[in-house]
Amino acid sequence: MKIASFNINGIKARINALTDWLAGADADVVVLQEIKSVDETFPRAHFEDLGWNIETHGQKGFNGVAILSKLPLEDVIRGLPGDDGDEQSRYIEATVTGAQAVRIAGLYLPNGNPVPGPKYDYKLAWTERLRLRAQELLAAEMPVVMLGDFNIIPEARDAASPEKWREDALFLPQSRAALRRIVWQGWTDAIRARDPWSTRGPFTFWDFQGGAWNKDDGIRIDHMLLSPQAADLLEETGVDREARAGEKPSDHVPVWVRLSA
DNA sequence: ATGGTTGCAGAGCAA
Repeated sequence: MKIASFNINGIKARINALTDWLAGADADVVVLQEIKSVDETFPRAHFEDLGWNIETHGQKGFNGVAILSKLPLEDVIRGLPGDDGDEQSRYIEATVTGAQAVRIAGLYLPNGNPVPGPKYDYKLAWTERLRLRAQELLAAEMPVVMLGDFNIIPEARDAASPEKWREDALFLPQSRAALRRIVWQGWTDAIRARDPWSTRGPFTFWDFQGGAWNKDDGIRIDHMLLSPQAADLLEETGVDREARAGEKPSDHVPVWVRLSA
């Protein structure tokens, strides 16, 4: 089972880029972030015609997540549990069953800038809620893949120019500690685990501004965390870097894991 | 150096 995550930064603007990538990726499950669309205007028929089952959790203008799957999507949860008053659409869960059942949690963690301020407070609170949900998912003792745009740079080696991010919500010590608090529950950072000694990247995001892509001034903020039962099944991971050089690209590229499931 | 670019939506915000 190949499971991917792609922050597409607008489904309407990226329908061709996403369709082209899907055609070559051979993925079974794809979580999307920043669809920037309500459920009613998501181009559902376009992807259904290509053989995808679709579950969306949209929002007008901003945010919005979705799951595409070749296999049926079961037991769908929309929204991160723990705050019924949270209006932002950043989280969706579903179960996909191949050779065995895998729980998929697709997420778009808040950016948090500017710091300090209410947006950073929301980021930290949201990450703490994610930690509580992650603990519940681990307790199920099943293969779980929690993946998406975490908007956190784990370490200095995950940025081409870490000094530029020192004061940024994506790299502040509190942000990185909040992510570690989740990872240390027992999750495997799949990209890092398959390339543990890398001193640079791999990067998953290059800003539209300042020619970041041409300078390879990237960061690693799209992550895939595997429960122990999923890590046992890990076969391969990848970062589809070439997508950033395509026609009308997103500022993120797809990341993926292949499990023997 | 307080810029720079993009998407959604149709002005200004979010990233």
